[in-house]
Amino acid sequence: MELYSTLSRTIEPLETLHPDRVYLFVCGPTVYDYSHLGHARTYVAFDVLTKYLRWTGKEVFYLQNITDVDDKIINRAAEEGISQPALARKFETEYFRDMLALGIDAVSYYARATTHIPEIIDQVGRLIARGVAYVTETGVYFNVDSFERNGELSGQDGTNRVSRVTDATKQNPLDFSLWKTGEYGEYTWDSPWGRGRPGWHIEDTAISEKYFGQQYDIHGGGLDLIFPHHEAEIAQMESLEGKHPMVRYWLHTGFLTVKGEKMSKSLGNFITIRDALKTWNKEVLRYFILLSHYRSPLQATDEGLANAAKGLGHIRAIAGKDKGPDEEGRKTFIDAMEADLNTPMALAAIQRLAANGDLGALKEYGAILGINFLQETSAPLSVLHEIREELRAKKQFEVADIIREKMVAAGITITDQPL
RNA sequence: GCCGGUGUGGCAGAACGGUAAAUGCCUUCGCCUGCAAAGCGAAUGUCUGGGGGUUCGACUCCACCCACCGGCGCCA
Repeated sequence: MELYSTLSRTIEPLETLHPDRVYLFVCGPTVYDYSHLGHARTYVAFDVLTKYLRWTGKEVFYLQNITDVDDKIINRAAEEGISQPALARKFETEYFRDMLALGIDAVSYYARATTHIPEIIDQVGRLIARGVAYVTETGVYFNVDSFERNGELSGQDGTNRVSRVTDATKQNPLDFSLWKTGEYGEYTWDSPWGRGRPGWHIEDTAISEKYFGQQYDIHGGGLDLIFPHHEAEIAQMESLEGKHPMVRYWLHTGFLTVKGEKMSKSLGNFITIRDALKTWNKEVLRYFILLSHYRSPLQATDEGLANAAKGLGHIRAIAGKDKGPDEEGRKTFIDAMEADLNTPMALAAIQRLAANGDLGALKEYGAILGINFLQETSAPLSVLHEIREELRAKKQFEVADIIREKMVAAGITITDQPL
């Protein structure tokens, strides 16, 4: 398989550190609010990547962190008058619920920041011992000047920037926080540098080091994390013992946009996953997301979702009886997936497989994409269909048409047989 | 300002430098149908943001320009 890595800005063949095993880390959510379709886009992409790799026989350890200690959580908990842990647990649960509702179930292990405080403190301590981090009255900071490869991921070397996070005790305004001393409510811990809480970037490297070691295969996340978050992760991890590269494949998903703008909480143009699921089922949402390449921007519109729903319905409608394997169609699908997870092309192959009646492939590949391409029938619906057919046979069209109207309104596809 | 990304038919969105630029939706016509829908068949439609370069040949490579989007130290 080939993947585009932000680090090299090229498509490279996937060569893992251990043959047949893939260590994948994806930045998880900050659990202070409901997740929206932008998050869905990213997590569907990595869900499919993982399922595909597993389908090819790889053993994938997919690790995802849960950021449950953060300014937003502190502020939101204060606003709502509940404890930080209570808020974090609530939205963590909601996150899992949304993910499962979207059929995202490939993650091997979720790791909370707050349950890895010892690992975080240990890593910060080692960075200080290394001489790349220093202690001030306000906390512990990473000295970006100590890291010669600073900026290699984002192409930004820092010379033209000014940090928005001002702290008089920092040696360089661009130095970032590893530990913030102070009292932050429930989420405050003792450390060799005083009571406080972790900085943002350190949880990921502490967690990934614990489960993967200092080097692993793939790190994923949204495009917006490249700088500064992933840049900081590289600096932290590679400064521990100088192992380079921390990860070879940096995968970043493109933004879901609304009227050309990034969907985000701050712009207020977001649609939560659960709201979207009120109108569209999970398979339509997945189909819609996979209809574009994971690195491309994707426009979220009702029209686009409606098209996806129709397209998926079309596949299901034409996939009639099994006509055996369509080798060419299968090859097209696999080639597409191999080529940097080209799901739009893979779905074109699915169209073809459906048209050619390769139901085996539809079922198998549908499991990878998390979409059932075969027509679903349930007992109640079958009964309803039978009743309608009987009415039509007796030429009682008025009643039959009322049933049809109601079914269509409920989003149920009906297919009449000629009388 | 610096860095990064995107720009393909009405819409969404693909294309190892090489036959007619996938696929789906939409539109039109025909078949089918109790009437529709679905399905089937057919048709219209882009010469790929712009003007250059490299090449026998470029959506695809190079430089530049334009437009839009994003990041710039706690956004997936």
